Amino acid sequence: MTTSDWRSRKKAETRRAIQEHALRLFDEKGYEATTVEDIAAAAGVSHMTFFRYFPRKEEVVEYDDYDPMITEVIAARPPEEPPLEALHGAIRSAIEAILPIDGPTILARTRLILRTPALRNRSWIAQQETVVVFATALARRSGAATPDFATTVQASAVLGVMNVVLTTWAESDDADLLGLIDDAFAALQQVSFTVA
Amino acid sequence: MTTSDWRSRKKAETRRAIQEHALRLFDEKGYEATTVEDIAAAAGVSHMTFFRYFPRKEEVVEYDDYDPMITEVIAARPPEEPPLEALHGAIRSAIEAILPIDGPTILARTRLILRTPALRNRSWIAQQETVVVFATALARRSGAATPDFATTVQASAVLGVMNVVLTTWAESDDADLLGLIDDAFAALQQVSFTVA
Amino acid sequence: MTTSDWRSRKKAETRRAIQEHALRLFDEKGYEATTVEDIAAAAGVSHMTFFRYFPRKEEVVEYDDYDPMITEVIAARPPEEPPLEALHGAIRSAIEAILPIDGPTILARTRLILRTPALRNRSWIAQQETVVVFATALARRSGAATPDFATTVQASAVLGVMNVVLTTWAESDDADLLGLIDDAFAALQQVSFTVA
Amino acid sequence: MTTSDWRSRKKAETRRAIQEHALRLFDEKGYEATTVEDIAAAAGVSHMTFFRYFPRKEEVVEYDDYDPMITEVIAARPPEEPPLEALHGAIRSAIEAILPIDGPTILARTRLILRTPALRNRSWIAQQETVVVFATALARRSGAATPDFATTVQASAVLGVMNVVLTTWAESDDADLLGLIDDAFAALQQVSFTVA
DNA sequence: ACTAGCGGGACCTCCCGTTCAT
DNA sequence: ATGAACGGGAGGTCCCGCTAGT
Repeated sequence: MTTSDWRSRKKAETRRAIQEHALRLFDEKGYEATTVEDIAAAAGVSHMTFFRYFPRKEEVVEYDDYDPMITEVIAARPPEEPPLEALHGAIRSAIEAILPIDGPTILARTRLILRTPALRNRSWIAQQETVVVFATALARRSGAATPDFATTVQASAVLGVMNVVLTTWAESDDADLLGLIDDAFAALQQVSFTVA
Repeated sequence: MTTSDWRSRKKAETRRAIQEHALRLFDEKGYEATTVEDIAAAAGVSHMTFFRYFPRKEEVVEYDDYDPMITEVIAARPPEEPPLEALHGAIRSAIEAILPIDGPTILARTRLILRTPALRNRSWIAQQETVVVFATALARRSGAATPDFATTVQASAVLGVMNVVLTTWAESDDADLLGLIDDAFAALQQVSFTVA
Repeated sequence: MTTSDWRSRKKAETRRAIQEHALRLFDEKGYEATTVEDIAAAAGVSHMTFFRYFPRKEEVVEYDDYDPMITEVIAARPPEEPPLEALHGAIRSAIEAILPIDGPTILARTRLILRTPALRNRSWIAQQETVVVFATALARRSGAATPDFATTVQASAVLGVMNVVLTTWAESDDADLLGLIDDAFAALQQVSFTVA
Repeated sequence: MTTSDWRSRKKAETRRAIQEHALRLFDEKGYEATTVEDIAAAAGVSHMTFFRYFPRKEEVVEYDDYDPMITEVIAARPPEEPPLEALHGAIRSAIEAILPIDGPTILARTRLILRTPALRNRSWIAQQETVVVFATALARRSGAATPDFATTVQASAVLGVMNVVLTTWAESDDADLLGLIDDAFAALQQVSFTVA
């Protein structure tokens, strides 16, 4: 039991160390100019260990472990809430919880992704995976095991919204992320009514 | 002048030949498994020539530029329509116009892109560009020169929706694209109200 | 003693489990595409344990040792038979005895070996060893303790013949192995006379 | 025309240089202990060039270009000769022609292969290819386009014989290769008659 | 303008061994 | 005795650019 704990803590630390050094180096020298060997050396491990944790170089940027949390938070929303409100609320609480700790990291990462063509690829994939996560969580809330077309459409729309939110946030110097989220969801709500 | 003509015709042909062989090979063996050398050999040129026409391997997969057309169609929607309806209508008409001619090509290409990680990169870029196009068109409709945050959010949400539509269409065997579009926009409209 | 028994039974089981999973995976994905890690995982052990049982990856593919039996059968042939006839008869009886029981296994394994470059290595070694076995048996039949050059040449030629026989058999769908053997030995006999 | 000549001569030289350095290094430090990088450096090329010429490290040992020659020599044998005699004569002339020039290289190579497990693998493959070459040449001699079962059997038997010849030659200090060939073919001829 | 050949340098994988903990 | 994590180090492949020839 303690073994497990100890081991997984150690692993999480190694993973984190690699990721941190990677992001720092990417920031300093650029993504393409930073080799896996550089990162491994900086993190004090071998390239083998790097690839054990991140099978492809790009994954070191993309990786986070927010999915289970967000799933939980969405599932916890009252079932009578309409999907938009549920997702809004869930994203809001999740970000609120994450921001104080991981805020700078996320900001740096978002900027890096926006700056680096090779990473936007994976970003898209990650986004598609998040669509599934969101849609599944929504489906669960209403008792279904797997998401249907409508649910997936809604989840994808919200991800589209969040895209703009994060991009805007990353490109500005001191925007208020929570405020942007609220504004964005308001804009989405208005899409069927007022003339933009 | 005639020389010039002859030259540029020759060039266009080479370009086309390379591109055709490339797409065929991507389709047969997958994008990553197809080397630049393979393509060049198939097209009967050296890899150098390949690079002359397409500076990077990814660029051989081109994305048809329907943007100007879409812009026009969006701008042509009656100004009192809410944005969602305008985009829905515009996309609908555009697709209706394109489908009979380019349908199979688009289907094939969409499938290839979905299957091929490396291509989704550019797809993402294209998508971000399309967000700007949509947002700008929406802004114009209401007299603004450049899109604001809310407009961009809405455009991005709609692109998210279209993502799901195209994916579903490409993955199914004989789905009705226009029907999917209508369903998807209906689902988006419902996002603020009903429980999924 | 009982402890010892239990231990060795356990060990034999582990060994068997590793070997079975290895062969299954080789068959499914090919030898090179199957990593030691894959096999170990499938057998529910670590790769360390794998290496404890099979010091090198190749050794997991074992070649059943029919050698003593063949030796006996060759020795049992009447001494006045010329070598070719003796080997033919011996191989024939041996195969006849083995086929009903091990036939499918041998067929599967032969196909695997033919399909799998890395395995042909050991196949070759086995073959060289079999040459020695054949040659020694032939030598014994004529009273010599060790084979001479001529005997070795003859044994090797016969093995070359058997190579083609097994290959042809493994590549066909329902060839008659005994018939192929007879045909092959007939062809060898004709080599000095008729024009192919 | 001269271009072609010049280029292919250059290529042949590079290939030869790589192969020579490889064999020398293998001899000095052993096959496994010699890296591709070592060889490339010794030959004054990059590892890329090495792999362009020899897709796998092992192939640098195996490669020779005797096949076309041997094909020709076999085809040139009088058609009324029985296959064994034809192959015997052809191999004899071929070796006679090659020996004074490439003798030491072949000897070194054969010894290396016998000494090095990883190489015996490829050797088997090469042998199977040579079987096809021999069989095809035999078939041509009698007017057939592709070899049949009997022809293949005969070719494979002869290769089995040559195996023993080369092994014996390589393991002895000063054996007479041509004499061994004659003895071996005599032994093969006797296989159906006398008691070994 | 086009080609053949070659190289730099990175990515990623694998084998097999080691170390430390159980 | 067994397992998890890690590393050394090589193999093999690719992209893309450069040079020298035609």
